[in-house]
Amino acid sequence: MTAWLRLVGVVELLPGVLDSQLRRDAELTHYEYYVLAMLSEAPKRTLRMTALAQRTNATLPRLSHVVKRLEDRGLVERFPCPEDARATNARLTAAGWKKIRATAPGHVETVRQHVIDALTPEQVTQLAEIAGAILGAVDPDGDLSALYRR
Amino acid sequence: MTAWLRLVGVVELLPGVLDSQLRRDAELTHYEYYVLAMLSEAPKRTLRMTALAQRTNATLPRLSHVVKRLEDRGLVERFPCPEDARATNARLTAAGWKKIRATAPGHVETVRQHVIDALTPEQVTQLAEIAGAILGAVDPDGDLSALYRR
DNA sequence: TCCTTTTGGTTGTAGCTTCAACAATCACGA
DNA sequence: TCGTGATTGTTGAAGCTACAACCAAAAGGA
Repeated sequence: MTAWLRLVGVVELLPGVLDSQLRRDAELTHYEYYVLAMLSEAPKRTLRMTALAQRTNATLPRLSHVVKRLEDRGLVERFPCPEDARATNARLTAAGWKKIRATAPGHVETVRQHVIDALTPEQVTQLAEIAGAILGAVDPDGDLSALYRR
Repeated sequence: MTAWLRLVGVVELLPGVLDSQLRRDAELTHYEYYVLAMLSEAPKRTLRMTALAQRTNATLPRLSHVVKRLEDRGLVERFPCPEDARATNARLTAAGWKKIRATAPGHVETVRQHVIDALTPEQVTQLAEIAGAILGAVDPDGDLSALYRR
């Protein structure tokens, strides 16, 4: 019971803390940051929308709206996938790359401050196991199928 | 890094899972359920808005809107606090009590299924410690002061 | 007493997410 | 070849949250 109530607290509070820092320092929400970060680590800084949605744990409609806004801001660009005419690729622009490079240090520091440094090294290891187990129960196939299983 | 990415995954995915089940079975969001649950455990099933906001890890504007909607649905009622004319009390109605009683078993089952049963007893204990430590770093005074410290 | 600050709460608006509906392409079998 | 169903992605509307502005009452000081 204690564990559950505290986990709920973390789930409610953490997004707000992350969003605040990023909005203040970079005009980004945490999810937008996450999208840019995943793109920046992908080959050619390009990913198909579906793949990007999976890696960011989001639904496709959500991602579609977010990418459109990022595109309007010049941080990302979209173009049709050559192999599959249905698919769309999202690619980080030079401005987007600059943005994530400039933003990452401050964000990492925030995460360290509010999460990692609050835990012992053993607890960090335990957290990885625990969060992994919960993810396995919430999203067994790792493809967000859980979101559509209502 | 692994721990952090997985925690982010949980934070993104868990709310959706909880909301889905509650919306499907009870026409409630998880936060609305939480408000009803906290009231149901309070003396006289009554709490001042500020206290209720703290216990549900929410800002006052958010709570105010939610309580208004719950009041429109007849699950909660508001009345001015006798001791402090500024304050408002929120009280669970009979219908609200019925609602939470009817909804709790299914919700608990969902939580068990997606979280508790996915972990070993030791991990549940570890989770309580870890989540407690993160909460301490995110909201040191336990009064949501962090939310306003931007 | 009077004025200022703090606390408690509400409201309106903007912005993001969810949901349902839709369009287009691909895959597969008759 | 044709049609059916499954993928891929976008869009518009509805709903919830965050933020800022606001009001009223209490607290504290001069």
